[in-house]
Amino acid sequence: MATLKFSRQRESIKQYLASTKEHPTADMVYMHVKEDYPNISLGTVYRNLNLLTDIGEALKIATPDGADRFDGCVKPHNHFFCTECRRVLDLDLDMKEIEQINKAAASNFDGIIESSNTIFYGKCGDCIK
Amino acid sequence: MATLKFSRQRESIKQYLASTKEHPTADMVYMHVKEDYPNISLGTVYRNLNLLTDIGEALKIATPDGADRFDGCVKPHNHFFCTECRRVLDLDLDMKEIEQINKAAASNFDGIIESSNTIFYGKCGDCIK
DNA sequence: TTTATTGCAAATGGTTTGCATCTCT
DNA sequence: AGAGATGCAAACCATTTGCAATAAA
Repeated sequence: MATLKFSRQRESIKQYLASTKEHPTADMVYMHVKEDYPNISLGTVYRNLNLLTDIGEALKIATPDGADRFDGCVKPHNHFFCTECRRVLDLDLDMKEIEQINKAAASNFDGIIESSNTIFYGKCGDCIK
Repeated sequence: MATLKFSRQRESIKQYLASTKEHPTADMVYMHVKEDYPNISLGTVYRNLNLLTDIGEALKIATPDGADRFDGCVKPHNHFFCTECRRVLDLDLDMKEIEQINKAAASNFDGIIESSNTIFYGKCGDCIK
């Protein structure tokens, strides 16, 4: 199997993901990394985002808006999607709360809910007015 | 504004959505309705699914698989996505449990979580082996 | 030198849209 | 007749992929 080789582009992508909490789309990552590597292509960004996701160094988040969002923080946590401003926000709960939620959700359900990655929907503080 | 007008195709789509619990994709709806209306087009299916979603007679569910899933059951409930078999399942909780989950999720979060539509991830009973 | 990674462009898959025609009301 | 709905095809957008060139080991 592929032995990972260093790449400046991938490094830049990782660094950007680690520096932001805005859960950017692949295109946003592309735009940003382009500032340092003007020749980088969207394909490379996608390839690296998928690679990072596969090896567990990034999270891919599906939203109703079509474009996936990426998260460089892989510590277990859940997400919130604001149906008004379309932002993805982190829900910062401790493991006890996460487990409590999962237990309640799985009552009379035959299956295993992952420790995190749950996506809640609603309106964020900024959008409630 | 548009005054809704009857259409056999839309009726057939609604009926199919009401009859299934498998959260079909637009294409699956298309294939099915095609049996009764061989001339129906994918565009018409999409237009109607979006219309039904807009007027609150159907639910659109985003998944990591790209294609959206649709649900004819609009009573408040949450969903579960099996990361192995890729199915969307219903989580049948009563309002008390749903509210309890939302309350726990919203602790130290500034915003309002919708009563339902939360998507959990994990492995379903069939896939745990 | 070997193999992973890149840039580019073409291809894919899901969904939307313009338009002429048809169908409800 | 008038407004909405349809079928078809073209357009769109996000993402993937093939390939020759490049860079890391």
